Formats: sequence, structure tokens, C-alpha cells
Amino acid sequence: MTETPGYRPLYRQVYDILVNRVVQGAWRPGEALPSEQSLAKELGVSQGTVRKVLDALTAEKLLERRQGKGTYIAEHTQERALFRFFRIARPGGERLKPERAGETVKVRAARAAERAKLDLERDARVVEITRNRSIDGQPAIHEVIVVSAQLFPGIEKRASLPNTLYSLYQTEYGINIVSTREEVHAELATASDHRALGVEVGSPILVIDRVALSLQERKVEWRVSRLKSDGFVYAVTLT
Amino acid sequence: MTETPGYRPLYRQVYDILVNRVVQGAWRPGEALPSEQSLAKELGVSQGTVRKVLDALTAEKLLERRQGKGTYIAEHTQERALFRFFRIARPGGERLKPERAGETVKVRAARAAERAKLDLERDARVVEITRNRSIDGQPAIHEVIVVSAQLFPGIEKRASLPNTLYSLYQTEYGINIVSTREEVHAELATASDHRALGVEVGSPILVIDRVALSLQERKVEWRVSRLKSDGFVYAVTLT
DNA sequence: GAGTGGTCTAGACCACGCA
DNA sequence: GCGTGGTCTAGACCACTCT
Repeated sequence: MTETPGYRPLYRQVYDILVNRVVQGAWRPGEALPSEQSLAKELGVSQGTVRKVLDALTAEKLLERRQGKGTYIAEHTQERALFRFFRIARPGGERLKPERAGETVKVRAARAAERAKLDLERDARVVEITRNRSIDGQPAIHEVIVVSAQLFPGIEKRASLPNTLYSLYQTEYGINIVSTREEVHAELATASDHRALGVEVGSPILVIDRVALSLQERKVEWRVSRLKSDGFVYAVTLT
Repeated sequence: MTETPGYRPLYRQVYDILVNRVVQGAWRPGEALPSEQSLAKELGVSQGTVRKVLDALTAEKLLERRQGKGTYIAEHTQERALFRFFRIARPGGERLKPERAGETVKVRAARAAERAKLDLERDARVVEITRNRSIDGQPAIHEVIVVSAQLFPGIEKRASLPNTLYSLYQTEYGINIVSTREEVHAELATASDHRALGVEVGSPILVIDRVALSLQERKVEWRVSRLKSDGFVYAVTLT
């Protein structure tokens, strides 16, 4: 995948060092990094080189920079995580916030499809979270979320899971979700959709199949969301 | 929308100057810009400042830089335009290329919905392009594309339109499409879908509603694509 | 070898946040 | 007033392309 470097720019090395530190939890979410000057001195490079790396990491939304204050580990707060990866809106563009409306959690052996999606070992176990979500008080989304039980030990014993799981992954397990790959298609509502969403059997349903990737490109979560299609759209801006 | 600058960094001014030149067609797609040094001298700034701007424009995919050669206006080639904004794939991720399979073009008065979507005047006229597309020889997509007749004079008289309209917009009309806003939802196939796509009435259809924006954030094109849903997905990576 | 973009440095000054 | 990030400069050297 990655080609032979042959030549490895300084800022690339600095980049790897800093990413490693972040991954290893050298700083907690929300915590400030050392200043450009001190990082530069410590790593033996110029401030400009450190700056280039910090800017790149900021563009990747791993860090946040505030003039006059410092550079911080980006936090997957409820708000931010929600709007970064939650793409459901009203036709025309109005952003929506889903509320939670029922959830079940269980641990079981991984199925073949799950092992394939998440690159799991043959005897791996997974945590399955099933949740229904409402928008404006109406049932709208039914989600099945699958993660490796090994990666998230004890997650099934938590009393309540946050609305945005990604902030939990980050703060409790040190796993940063930085990107997702989604595939969207249309289906007809089944009897189970009728029970979960209150739609008629045979009405159109939008199905969103998402794999969430961590900073190290590891496949961390598989999530299939079934969305009632009248009054909602899946909205994306491509650039 | 835009706030008062109050303070306007040099590189911002240089950015605006260069974007204006590109928009005004100072260089043709594929053509090389002057070197960093000569731009710096001409604009009275340092090479580093010019570089920052050129890097930013490269990130926006408006320019391409090649070490040892120069900086070029990015071309919306068939290949690149296709893969940049065409998000249809096989489940699992395999990218697809659509073939054209029938097209009609007409000019008519804009409807209210079209005026709203494209910010058109009350008496505006539009060009409507209806096309069917096949994938692997099977009808798969039905598209209705609407653009302002004023923005694209004579486009309806062209003998044949390219597979990717965006390269035509760029080379013949100097309009660069840099982003799109898409809304995806599910519907049931109608009789017209049955005729165009060969699917049964009542089967699930993925509908993609896209507005394409030019460099100046102008709404240039409205496109509604109806996609047969078995065997195809709308695939996107969020970061 | 000449010319281009790519990396890196050292140092200056500006804008911002805070004590 | 101090420390932070943000902008800008001038100059050096490296890597790549073409002649």
C-alpha cells in the first residue's frame, strides 16, 4: 500500500511522531499541546516545520488551534460528532438532531459478514447495539451497530451509552474516529421496519451502511441505519 | 454572509487576485501558470506567500502542481470529473462507469422550483437535458439536468454532449464546478421509472438531488438522478 | 545545467487571549 | 505585558523534469 519512502521529509517524520503521541494518549481530548516553539526545540526542527505539521493535523480535525491560546486535541463532543458524521436532514437542508428512543445491547460471536467488514479474527466476539431514534418525537431511524468486543471491553456493561458513541470511543477507549465510508441504497420496508418506524410494509426506506475508521485506518465500527424516507434525506456536500 | 475583514492578510488578497484571473480565463485548462518566483515579483510579495496560495488552490483542486514542471490549471477531464462527483458503486466499493444511452435536450421557461434551486430571475429560461445511462449494458440511471439558458448559450445546439458535462462547462463556458450539494432519498418506482429503467413499478429507487456550485458559489446546475437500487449503492467517504 | 516546485530555516512582526 | 498562534520574508538547499 504505502510506497518506499526513499526520501522522507522532515515534516513527515514529525507528523508520525505527533500522531503516535496522540494515538497513545499523551494528551487527553481537550488538553493543550506544548507550544510550537517548545515542540520545535524538543524535536530539533524549526518552528515552521512544526507549524506545517500542526496545520495538517488541524485540517484532519485531529487538533484545534486557537490564536493566542494554544493547540488542543480535538474533542468529539456531542455537538461536533453529531454534525460531522450525521448526514440526515430535511429536504432543503435543515439539519436535524435525533433523539434516542430505546436501545438494546448484547455480546455474541461475530458473524461472517461482520468479521469481513471489521477485519476480525475467526473466533472474535462483537457487541451489538440496536437503537431506535426519533426526530421531532416521531420514530425515524433504526440502527444496528456492531463493534469488536475486544476493542471495547466492558462497553456492554455501561449503564447508558451517549447519543454519539464516537465521543465515548475517544474518551474511554482512546479511539479516534476520523472518517467513515458509507454506502446508501433504497429498500422496501419490512414487517420489522413497520414495528420500529411505524411505516407501512412496502414503503421506501433509505439504508445507510457505514464503516467507521480510526486514525490508523482500522475498521472500528459497522453500522446499518434504516431511515424512514418521507420527510428526510441523506445530505452530503462533495468537493 | 462574509464578515467584515477588518484585517486582510496578504495571502488572502493574492488568493482573490489569482482566483479572479482563473475565473476570467487568464489561462486555459491544462495551461501552466507563471512560476512562483515571477508571480511573487509581479505581485510584490515573497515566494512563500505565493506558495501558500498556490497550495491552497491545489487543495481546492483548482490547480495542479508538478515538481520540476510547473503549476497548471486543473482540467475537468472525463476521468477526473467522473470520479470526483460520480458516487455510484457496487455494494462493497467497486467504482462504476456509466455509459450514455439516450438523451434529449430542450429549452423552455424555468419553473418555480427551478428558479428557486438555481436563483434564477422570474422570466428566466432553462435548458433541460434528460438522459438515460447504463452500467454494464443495463439501464441503471435516469437523469434530468437543468441549467440556466443564459449561462450556457447555445448548449442545446451542440451535436453531442460529453459524458461529463462539467468538462464542457469548464472548457466552453469558463465555469468551474468545484462542489456539489446532494440530497439522497428513497422512492417507489413509478410507471416512468419502469419505462426508463426496466424496474417494476413499486420497487425501490434511489433519488439523488444535486445542485452544482461554481467557484464563486453560484448555483449552476440542478440534477435529479433516479437510480435502480438493486446492485448499486451511493458511496461516500466522510472525513 | 537550468528551471521548476518541495522542504527547511531563522527571524521579524501582527492579532488574540488572558492575567 | 506576556505567551500563544498567524502572517510574512529572504534565502538556502533538495528533488524532479527537460534539454
